[in-house]
Amino acid sequence: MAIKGTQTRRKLGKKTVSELVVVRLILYRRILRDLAFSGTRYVFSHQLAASADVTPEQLRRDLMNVRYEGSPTRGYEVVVLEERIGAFLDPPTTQAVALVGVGNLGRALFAYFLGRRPLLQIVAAFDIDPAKVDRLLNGCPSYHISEARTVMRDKGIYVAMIAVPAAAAQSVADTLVEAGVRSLLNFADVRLRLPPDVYVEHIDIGITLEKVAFFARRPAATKVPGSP
Amino acid sequence: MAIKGTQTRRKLGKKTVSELVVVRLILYRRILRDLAFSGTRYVFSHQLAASADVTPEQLRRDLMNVRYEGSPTRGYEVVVLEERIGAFLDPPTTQAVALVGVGNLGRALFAYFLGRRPLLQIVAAFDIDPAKVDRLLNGCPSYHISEARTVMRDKGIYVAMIAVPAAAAQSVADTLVEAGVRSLLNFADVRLRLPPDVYVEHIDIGITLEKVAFFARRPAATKVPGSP
DNA sequence: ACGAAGCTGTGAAACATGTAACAGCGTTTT
DNA sequence: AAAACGCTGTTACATGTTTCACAGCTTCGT
Ligand SMILES: NC(=O)c1ccc[n+]([C@@H]2O[C@H](COP(=O)([O-])OP(=O)(O)OC[C@H]3O[C@@H](n4cnc5c(N)ncnc54)[C@H](O)[C@@H]3O)[C@@H](O)[C@H]2O)c1
Ligand SMILES: NC(=O)c1ccc[n+]([C@@H]2O[C@H](COP(=O)([O-])OP(=O)(O)OC[C@H]3O[C@@H](n4cnc5c(N)ncnc54)[C@H](O)[C@@H]3O)[C@@H](O)[C@H]2O)c1
Repeated sequence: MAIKGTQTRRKLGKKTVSELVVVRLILYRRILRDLAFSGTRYVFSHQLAASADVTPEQLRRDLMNVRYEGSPTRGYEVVVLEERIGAFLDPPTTQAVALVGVGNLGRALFAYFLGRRPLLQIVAAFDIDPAKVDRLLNGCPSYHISEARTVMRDKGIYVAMIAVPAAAAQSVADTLVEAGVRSLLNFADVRLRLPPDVYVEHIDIGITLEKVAFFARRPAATKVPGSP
Repeated sequence: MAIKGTQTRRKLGKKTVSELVVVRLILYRRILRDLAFSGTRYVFSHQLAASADVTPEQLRRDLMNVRYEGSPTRGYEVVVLEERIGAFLDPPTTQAVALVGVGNLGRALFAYFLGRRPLLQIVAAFDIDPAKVDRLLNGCPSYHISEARTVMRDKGIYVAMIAVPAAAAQSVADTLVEAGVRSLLNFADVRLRLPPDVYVEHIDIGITLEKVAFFARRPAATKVPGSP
């Protein structure tokens, strides 16, 4: 329940699905979208697995969570599988997302999430800086953080991203949770402490870069395939 | 070898360390820095563990990788432990990092990595847009991507971050690897396919937000402590 | 029509990771 | 001075995740 080795699961029907499976399903779906777009009709597990950088066995196992069976001869029908994964992953309706902190990172995130993901839209921004509040950013209204409760309630927002300075992150998170947010994506480099029924994901770019740098100096740590 | 459930390890002396351990050590060190800064001299495993949102057992176990033993009565001496983790994690010398793609995200990353991490510095930026090339960004020179090989060699760069559009990411990655980069942090939403001796970490914000949204709608999936 | 080929789905084994339990040891208490 | 305490390091156990291995289809070639 910490840094995401083993963690939250969500019950679905009878079974329970781990975060890792969810992430991979999301990835598969994205690849399927691209395939569909490029006109591919059928795909085999080993092809899809290669694109996702996963073994075919794992892909097939992950797909067991979805109600769809491929044909041994044709493989999976791209659009059908995509649709099936969607049925598993997608919300019944569009989900509204809030973004808190309209600084360097916040603005980049705005730009990024603009057109895509019709089911997941940033519908409100928050900041504390008077200069950034009560305007329209890419067509999305920005509010002072003190209005969180009202806005969340009015717009039915349960998901938020936090992109404020580390020092402010915990207090912002508390405010958001009080305002009804149930699930958070935090970019500030502090570990948030929140009630256990709130889902929190940390994207800690600083730590990740340190990690990448660390593994850059390894004496070739990857598996060597047997040669005989 | 895939989405980071089970993965790369780095040999160190006799033992081998998993990515998850490395990430947690980095986190512990950051917390120790803050503690040292605030004047704390000693810390117990349960305190440090709480800040890192980890169990004390796990913390102690992680620390087994570092050559330092705490006192049962005082706990760990903050500055010593910090130093010891540093000895484990840090490069012998400052590590140079390149940033490829100076768009919305690239600029935000620049701002973020400016003052911090003296051991890890962005010393070169690359782009393909003539308007963004051959200038100074926050005191850091930017080059056309075609100069990658020369610049990497001259500056001894082995670590790079990729923040270019998805369509360009694979080709940029190939170029970088050819130019000598050994370890990559990729923000574009494509899974890079690279030789196995290159370390690649993906930060896929789109997928992560989808995941967070998914778990926002769970019927309270967290563990319930026994009640009798 | 039959066998070979090549894929899927899945039970069972192997592996990695996290959790619990405990032995040892300074410090404080009585 | 001895016993009790509370914390550390480590070993043993439990859980979660991936890999292996194989049975069952469906087509294709002969
Ligand atoms: N910029 C990056 O690439 C990057 C990378 C990794 C992590 N981060 C983290 O993301 C966070 C934001 O980074 P940034 O570069 O955008 O910083 P920034 O200073 O550019 O922006 C921070 C924004 O948050 C607002 N803010 C401050 N206190 C607030 C509060 N209490 N409530 C609401 N809004 C508040 C500020 O007004 C500002 O607009 C930081 O924690 C940083 O560590 C940023
Ligand atoms: N902006 C975000 O918050 C965000 C979030 C998640 C992921 N991403 C991903 O990060 C990447 C960059 O996002 P962005 O918003 O900064 O995009 P952007 O369009 O603002 O910037 C992309 C930059 O890359 C440069 N570029 C294009 N092709 C190149 C090449 N072959 N070599 C070198 N440079 C090249 C462009 O000139 C531009 O400066 C995208 O893949 C995006 O999906 C961005």
